Amino acid sequence: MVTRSFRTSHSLPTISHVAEEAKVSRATVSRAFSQPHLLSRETVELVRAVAERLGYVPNHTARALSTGRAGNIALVVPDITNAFFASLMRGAQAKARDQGYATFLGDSDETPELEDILLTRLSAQVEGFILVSSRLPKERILEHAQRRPFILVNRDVAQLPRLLIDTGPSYATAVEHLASLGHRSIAYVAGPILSWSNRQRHAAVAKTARKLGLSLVRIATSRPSFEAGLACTDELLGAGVTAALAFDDVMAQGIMAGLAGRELAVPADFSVVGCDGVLATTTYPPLTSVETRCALAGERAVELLLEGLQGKAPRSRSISLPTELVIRATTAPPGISVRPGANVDGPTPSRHAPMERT
Amino acid sequence: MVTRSFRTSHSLPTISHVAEEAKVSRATVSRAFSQPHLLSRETVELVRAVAERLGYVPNHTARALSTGRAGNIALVVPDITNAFFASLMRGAQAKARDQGYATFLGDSDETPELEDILLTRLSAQVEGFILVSSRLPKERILEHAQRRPFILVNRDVAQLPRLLIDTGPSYATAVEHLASLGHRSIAYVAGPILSWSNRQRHAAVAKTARKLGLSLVRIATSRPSFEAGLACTDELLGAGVTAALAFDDVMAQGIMAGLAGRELAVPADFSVVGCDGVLATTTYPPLTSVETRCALAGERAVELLLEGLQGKAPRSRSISLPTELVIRATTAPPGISVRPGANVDGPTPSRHAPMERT
DNA sequence: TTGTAGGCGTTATCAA
DNA sequence: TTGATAACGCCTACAA
Repeated sequence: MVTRSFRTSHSLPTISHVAEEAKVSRATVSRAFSQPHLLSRETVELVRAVAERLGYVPNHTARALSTGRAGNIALVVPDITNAFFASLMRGAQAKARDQGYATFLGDSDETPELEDILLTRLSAQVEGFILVSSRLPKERILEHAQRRPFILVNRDVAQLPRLLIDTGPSYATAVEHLASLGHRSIAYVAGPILSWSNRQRHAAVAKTARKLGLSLVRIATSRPSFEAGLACTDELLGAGVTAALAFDDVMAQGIMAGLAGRELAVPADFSVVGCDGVLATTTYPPLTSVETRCALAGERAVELLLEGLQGKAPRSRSISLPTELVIRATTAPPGISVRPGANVDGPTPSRHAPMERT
Repeated sequence: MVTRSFRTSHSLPTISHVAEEAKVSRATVSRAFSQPHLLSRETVELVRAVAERLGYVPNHTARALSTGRAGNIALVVPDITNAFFASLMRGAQAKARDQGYATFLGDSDETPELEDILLTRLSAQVEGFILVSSRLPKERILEHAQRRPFILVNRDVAQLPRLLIDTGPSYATAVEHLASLGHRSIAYVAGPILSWSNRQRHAAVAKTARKLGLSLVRIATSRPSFEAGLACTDELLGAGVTAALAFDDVMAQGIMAGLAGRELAVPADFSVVGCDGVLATTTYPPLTSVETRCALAGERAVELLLEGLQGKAPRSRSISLPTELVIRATTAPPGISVRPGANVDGPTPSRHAPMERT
């Protein structure tokens, strides 16, 4: 036998085979599956029996081409491995499946270029897009949105329906929380510059810090990753602050690891706040974090998209999802004052300093 | 203006539009994209320029109907939010995209039922499947595999091509490592009972423990999650062991949190070993773990699938991916002996005991 | 209630 | 090198 790849391709039975065998027209076979109420009970049963015997299943691709409805949606995110996006995708995919839709997955690797390729490539097979934390310029998003319905998540383009996870107020609360603990000098460890969420969070922190008379340092990073959080620890300590608000939980975790590696205890020596709530309970000590219910956001986004697809009620163009600061165990009054330049000579993970709580 | 759902004006330009605009036939436009070498350089450039201007992209659904090739694959995993699967998906999706394939995403939520639904639903629009850590019975997998090509990951069904991440030897090494440190009584914290990986790991641990004369306790859990790891801490401590090999990093992290909450230091009081290497560097202290290069596994799986699809060389039916035990900072000689029943009265996360190394 | 005929967007075959 | 034309499998007016 010649090895011919495993495409043991047997041509599947088509609507014509069934029609011939059942001695009805192809239209009747079609109706027996898509509009059975238009047919007599007997005909439906006959056709289905024949189809069953022949092993016929309606061809989804052909149906999609004919009706224009693919029964698919696409979910495009900057990074699947980020727990926030993973949770969101999980919620979205489950909801879509419940509604009979299949979901394409797109990981843009945080780059606008790949995002653009994915959006283009997928547009013909998909009824609509859920575009999460897009790094694309507004104009380009609008161009894509001209081709297919879009729901934006965490990106604020006035012309398009969007779901905005409103972390601003919670970041403001977090700053107030730190201030009330006695912190006077804090840092915001920034996320991607192209991220709407990052701008919102930074703005909220800056405004509140100003209001309360706190000094604020902004620390730039390459990418919202554990490594980036870890890598900015020196800069953080050098800045002479006593607390950091990170762009997200992943970075917060990196910062905590960096601090631990420098024998600094959290929260006794340094306070840390994260965002998303995806990792918050898995760190030790548990992370004080802005909770976002990201899985729910994924579900809501799918609901919005499918409602629009089915031409339901006029949906609101911008939906805001509230968040909440959950205070766990990484924030406390500034303890040992961190002197600029101290303890910044690299990781020494041999010993974990004891940490006190309140 | 009446709000009529946003389906309005979302019709994409077709091959005919481009043909008309470029004053060539539709066949020529088609060739400009699929068989450019059959056309003159000028024609190709002209057509592509016009297409670009009009925003034309070949419709994959129509192409699929005509050629029988959908240009899509599906990736089905038990849990997107598990970092191991997320990394694997990331690698797979990127590779598929590079090869011009789009990827459907399926999350089975660790249940055979949902897995079955996804496989059925997706089969019509997909050229092949990558099924990761399937929880489905062998017979059912084979039925699905009759319709479409399958690549199995971490599931050993003799009739199907499969990619097996070979963690057995590394788990054996891990047990030897613990034994050499002086541990005499260890635990294996198990993963899903339907998981091939779990069986492989448990078998390797059991065999090696027996060989070295170590006493081994197997601890069952509900699901490979942080919470499950956390929840089994009491049982772990009650078992009187001095070290635990967890099914994966996520559970190991849960165990570490549980230990920390009971004022036990890792590795001074208790040693922990994980698996996957996805979280290993993000814990504190860094986790000793069996590294799996999961992103690479995703890429390899896609390569295998696409090779089969294109009828290339007869691929080997079973490919084994080696792993490696990476010793970091969570394993040390058994320090304070853990007395059964001690320190098991719930979390008291107020203080993190200092930990020693070596 | 059922059949006829045309179309969905592409590719493949055969000519030119 | 390019152009007609016929599939691909299904859906859906329109007719009967």
